[in-house]
Amino acid sequence: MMTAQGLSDPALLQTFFQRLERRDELGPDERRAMAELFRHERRLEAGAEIVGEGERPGQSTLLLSGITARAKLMGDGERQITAFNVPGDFVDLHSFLLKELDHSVVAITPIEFTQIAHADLERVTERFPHLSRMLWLATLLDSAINREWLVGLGRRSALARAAHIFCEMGLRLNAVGLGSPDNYEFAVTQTDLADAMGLSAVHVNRVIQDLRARNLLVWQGSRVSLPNLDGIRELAEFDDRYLNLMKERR
Amino acid sequence: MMTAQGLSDPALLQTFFQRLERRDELGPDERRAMAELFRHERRLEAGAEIVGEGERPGQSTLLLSGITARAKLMGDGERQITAFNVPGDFVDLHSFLLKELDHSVVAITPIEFTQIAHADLERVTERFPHLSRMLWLATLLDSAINREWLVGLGRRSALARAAHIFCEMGLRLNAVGLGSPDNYEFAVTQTDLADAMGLSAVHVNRVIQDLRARNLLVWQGSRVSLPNLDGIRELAEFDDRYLNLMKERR
DNA sequence: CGTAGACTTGACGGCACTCAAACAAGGTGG
DNA sequence: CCACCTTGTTTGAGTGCCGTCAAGTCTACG
Repeated sequence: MMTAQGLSDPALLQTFFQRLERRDELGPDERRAMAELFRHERRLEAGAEIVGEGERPGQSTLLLSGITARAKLMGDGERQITAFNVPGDFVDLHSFLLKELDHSVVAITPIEFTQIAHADLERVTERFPHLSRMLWLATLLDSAINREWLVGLGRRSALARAAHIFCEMGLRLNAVGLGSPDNYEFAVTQTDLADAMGLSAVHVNRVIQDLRARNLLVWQGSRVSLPNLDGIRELAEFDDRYLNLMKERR
Repeated sequence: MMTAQGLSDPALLQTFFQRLERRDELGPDERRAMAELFRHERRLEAGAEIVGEGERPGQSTLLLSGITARAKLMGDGERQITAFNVPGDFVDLHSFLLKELDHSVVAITPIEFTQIAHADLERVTERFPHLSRMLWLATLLDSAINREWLVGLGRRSALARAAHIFCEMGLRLNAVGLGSPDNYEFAVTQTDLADAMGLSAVHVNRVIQDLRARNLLVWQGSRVSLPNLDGIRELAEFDDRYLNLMKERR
């Protein structure tokens, strides 16, 4: 009986299952097998490091609430964020097979998370081939986003790049039942955004103001809203197909 | 008996198995199961498109020789290359679970390749959990490289970015038995490189000349050699850990 | 020998950077 | 309850990396 070690409330996994089932149905046995393996939820304040670069975690971390980021540090102290994670995302599922993490994962906001041992994940892959493919899929969804960010960094102007991120986060949060595509919680600082967009904080600030002036963005406190969704998507050349929001047999 | 449909020579899969076994041992049964499923090899000339954006391929393509690239096109015709593939790489293994491709794959040089049906891959994942994890791993290796490119585009100067790519390709080719880290075949044009690095072709040319002037790069015809490997690595802040070249139990 | 594609060079312009300072807001302690 | 500090945002001035445009050169190949 896992009452003491497991999650206090299975409903905490809702975003996780929603993320997967948005792409393909899970069987009740698959859901149960997964749910049993998660440990008790834990919390961390904003700025805390969940896993450090070079570590070899023995478990993977599922984000339950808040926002985290994958970050790499340069020699001169500059930082590049390679991904934002939202609730329902595994922040380091790849460490299950990669073993050593090549980047750190930090809490951008206060977060809640739960973990699952790699040994347990291995057992899942031995017994549940379809569930195993769905976990694989979860990492593939991440890399599709990575590719899109690469395009943004390589070929989009700062303005379009910013617009693109706001479009993306709306859809990703909405896909796990948090907010709507044009209105959502996003408690990151402009400095965090700068590290994600490969820009200076100063320039991000100017770009944000430009988006505001064009009536494409309202962003006060931690609430983002996009008053003209078509407009901002056009500016960003945003095409949501890379997010793979269709249900398919996988 | 698969003689007619299968590969003419199993030795063609050497780079593929070498890529995987560099990271973990495969069993003879796993090797055999995989090898049987590949179709007869085919060729394509430089510039040809292997899979197009938006397609839903029913098979995945394994590169046997040559170089390919994953490319996304922007509205104005600009191109961003998000990855180079070398022999032994699956160029679109992710389409097995993602179903629809969000980018195209093009031959940069003349290539040979072979394919495996998604239905066969699914059977592999049902019967061979460890092999299945190794295929998953193959896609994770790709995304680790993606993350490193993101860092390059976001935070590295054009010079360091170029240096980094030359370091990376040497190690990747060497890892599948082609060339050495400081001397290898790399038949891409400066325009291709520009699309990969998010720069203009003109500026790439200037950066290449800069590397030459510093005695860090010799690149004539299709042969790259790096006369001062330590020097170019230092300039690039190159750390090979992201390539996951260690053998581990996975 | 002519042509196409790749590479190279120069002039000029702009997007985004750095440096520096001011402003806003929330939290803390005296 | 207010002074003070910290963190985040905003603004301005000056700079530089890299882009564009436009030629010109080199090489492979038919």
